Amino acid sequence: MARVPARKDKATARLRRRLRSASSLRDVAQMAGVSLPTASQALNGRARISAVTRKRVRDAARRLRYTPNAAARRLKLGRSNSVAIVPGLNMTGIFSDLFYRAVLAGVGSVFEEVGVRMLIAPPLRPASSAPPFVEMAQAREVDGILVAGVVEARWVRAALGAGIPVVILDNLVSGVAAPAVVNDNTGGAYTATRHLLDLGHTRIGFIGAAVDYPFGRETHGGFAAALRDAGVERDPALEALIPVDPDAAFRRSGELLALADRPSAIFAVTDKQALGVMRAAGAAGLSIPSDLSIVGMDDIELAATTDPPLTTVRIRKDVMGATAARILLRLIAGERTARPVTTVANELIIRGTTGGRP
Amino acid sequence: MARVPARKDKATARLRRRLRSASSLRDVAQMAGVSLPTASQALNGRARISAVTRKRVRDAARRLRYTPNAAARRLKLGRSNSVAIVPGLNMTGIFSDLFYRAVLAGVGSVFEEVGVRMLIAPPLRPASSAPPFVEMAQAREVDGILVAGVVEARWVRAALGAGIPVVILDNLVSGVAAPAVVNDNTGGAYTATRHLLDLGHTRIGFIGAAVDYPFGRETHGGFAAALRDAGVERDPALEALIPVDPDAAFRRSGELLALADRPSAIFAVTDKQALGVMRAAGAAGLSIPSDLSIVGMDDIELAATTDPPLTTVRIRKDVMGATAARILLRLIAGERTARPVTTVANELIIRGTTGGRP
DNA sequence: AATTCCTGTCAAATCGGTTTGACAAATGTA
DNA sequence: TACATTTGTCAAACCGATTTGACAGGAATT
Repeated sequence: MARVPARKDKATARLRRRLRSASSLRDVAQMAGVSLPTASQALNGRARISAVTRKRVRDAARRLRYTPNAAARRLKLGRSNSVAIVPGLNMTGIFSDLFYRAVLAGVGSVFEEVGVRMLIAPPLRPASSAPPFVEMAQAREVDGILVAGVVEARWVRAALGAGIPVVILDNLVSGVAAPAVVNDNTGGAYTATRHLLDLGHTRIGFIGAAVDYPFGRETHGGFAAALRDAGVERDPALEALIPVDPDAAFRRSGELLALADRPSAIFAVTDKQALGVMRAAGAAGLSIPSDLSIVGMDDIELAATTDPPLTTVRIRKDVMGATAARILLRLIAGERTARPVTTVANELIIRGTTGGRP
Repeated sequence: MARVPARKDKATARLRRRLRSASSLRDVAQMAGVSLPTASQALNGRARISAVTRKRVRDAARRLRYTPNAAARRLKLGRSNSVAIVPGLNMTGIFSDLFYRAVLAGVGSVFEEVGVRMLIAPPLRPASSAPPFVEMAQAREVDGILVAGVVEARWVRAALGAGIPVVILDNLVSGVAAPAVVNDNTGGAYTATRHLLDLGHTRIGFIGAAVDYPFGRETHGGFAAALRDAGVERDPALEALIPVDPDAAFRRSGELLALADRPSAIFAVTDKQALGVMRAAGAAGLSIPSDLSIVGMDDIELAATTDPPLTTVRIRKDVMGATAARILLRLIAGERTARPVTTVANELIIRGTTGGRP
C-alpha cells in the first residue's frame, strides 16, 4: 500500500513528460522490452549486448526520437562538453572586431568539429567581485575557458584553482599557468617596414600606438629593428604614437605629410589608421602609391576594397583562434605540455598602396 | 560487511574530488554539522531554517568556496538556464555584421541581466540532417532558441516539438508557431525616401536589392510608397535592383549619374551600397551633397566617418536583439501570448550627405 | 555427468543537487 | 497538566543518465 502513491506519482510524472514530448532512456528501454542499463549499453556499445537486442533498442530510440538528456549525462560523466568564451577587458563594449573574427571563425570551427559547445560569457568589466567565468569554472559548467584579451591574473588563477584549464588569446598575462596565443606584432611590423625598405624608401613615417601597452611597444620595436637592420637612421619627427583611430591618424599623418622633407612611405600599425592616412594623402593632393606608399596591419575586410586597395600585414586571426582552441582541447584532455606562449606569424598582403620610391 | 567496500569507494571518491578541489553541498553540510537538505535549504532559503543554522551553513559554503554543480542543478530543476543563439543560413560564413551586433549587444545585455547563458550554436548549413540546435532542444540542453536569419521551417518545428520555444530574429518563417522580430524595412525605406522628397528632390535614384526576397521587396515597396504619397512619378530607369555589395552599387550608380537627366539624389538600401554610390559620385566629379544627395540604410560604424558623413536610416539592431531576447524569456517562463511578428522602427540619422535640391 | 567458461541481461550504486513530508522539540493555549 | 500549534531539522524520493558487478543459462571442456 505504501508504494501506491509513489507509483502514481511516477506515472503522472511520466505522463507529464510525455506531454512535453521528451522521451527518456526509460521509455526507450520499456518500448524495447529491456532494462534501463541494457538500453544504455546498447546505445553506447560499452558491453556485450546481442545484435538483436541492440537493434531493438536502436529502433525504439529512433521511433521515440530519443536524445540523451544533456544535464543527466553531464552530471554522471563529470564533463560538460562545453567551453566558455570570454571577451577580455579591452574588448570594446561588445566584442571587438579582431576578437570576433578570431573566435567565431577559428575557434568555432575547431570546437564545432569535435562537438564542443561554446558559451559566450558576459564581457569582463573592471570589478572587485569575480567575473562570471570564474563561477562557471567552479560550477563545472564548462570544461575549459578561452579568454580573449586583457584579464586580471587573479581571476585566471581562481578558474585554474577550480581545476578548469584556461587559454588566453591575444594577450599575455604573467604569473599564471595559462598558455597564451598571440600575434607576432614585432615580426609583423618588421615585415611591413622591410617591405617599404625593399621598395627603396628610406624616409618612412610611423603611425603607431601608445607604447605603454604591449601592442604599441612591439610594433614600434619591429619598426625600429627593420630600420636598424637596413642601416637606416630613425627620425623621431616621423614617428607618431597615437590612439588607434582613423581620425587621429588622419590628423597626425597630415602633419607628417606637411613636413618639408615629408616621408615617401608610411607604416600604420592598424588598417583603421591606414585608412586615415589614405584620407590625409588625398587631402594633401598626393596620389597613392606614386607619391606616397602606405602599409597597414590587420587586413580588415575593407582593406581589399579601398581605392587603391590597401597593402597590409594580415593578422591571421583564424589561425590564432584555431590554435588557442586546439591547445584548450589538449588541456581538457589532460595533457600538461602546452607551451606557455604560442606566437602566430603574419602574412604580407601586397595590394595597391605600395610602390617604388618616387 | 557488505557496505564496507561501498563506504571505502565513497571515501576515495570524496578524496579524489577534494584533490580536484571542487566542494559539493555534502562537504558544506558536513562542515556546518547539518544534513544535506538542511544545507540546501539554508542556502536557497526555501524552508524554515533558524538564523544560526543558516549562518553556519553560509559560512561553511564561503569557506569551501562552494558553488552548486551546474549539471546537477539543471538535472533536478529541469531547466538549463541557457539559450542557444543560432546563426541562420544567410549568415555569411561566420556571423554577418548585422547579426553580430544585434545578438551580442541587445540580446546579450538582456540575457546577462537575468543570468541566462548563451550558447553559440554552429551556423546553419543547408543539410538534410537536423542542425545542432534541434538536438540541443531534444537534449534539453537549452531552455530556448534564438535563430537569427533564414532557417528551414521543419527544423523550427522539430525544436518546438521538443517543447523548446523558438524566436526568430531578422526573418519571417511562415507556418511555424515561433514569434519573429524584424526590422521595419518598408518604413525605413519610406522614411529615407521621404527625407529626400522633403528636401525638394524629385528625381531620386534607387539602389535596391533583388526583390525575390523580403528585404528587397520591402525596401522597394517603401520607396515606391513614398513617391506615390508625394505624387511623384516613378522612373524605372532610375531603379536598380542589384546584389548588395559596394562594387555593384559603384558601377550601377555610375550609370545612373551618367544619364542625361541624372538623379539629384540616390537612396541606397544598405550603407555598403551607399559607400559605392559615394565613390561613384566622386568618380563623376560630383560633390556631395551639393550635386548629389545620398541616403543609406543600416548605420554601419563607418557611416559616421565617411567624408562627408553618411545620412542614413539606422536599423536599431540592439533593440531588435533585446526585443527578441525578452520575448524568448517570456516564452520560457510559460507565457503563450507573444505576437507573431514584432516590427522594430528605424531612426533617420541626418548627417552630411543630404541637402536641398541643387 | 560434473565443471568451467562465456554471453547476455539486469539490479544497484552513483553523479550532486532539490523538494516533500514526517517527526521531534519548543512554544502557546485551555 | 493536557492538548494544539508552531518551529527547525532531516530521511527519502527524484531528476536521467552511466557503470560495476552479480547472476542466470548455454556452450565447451574434462
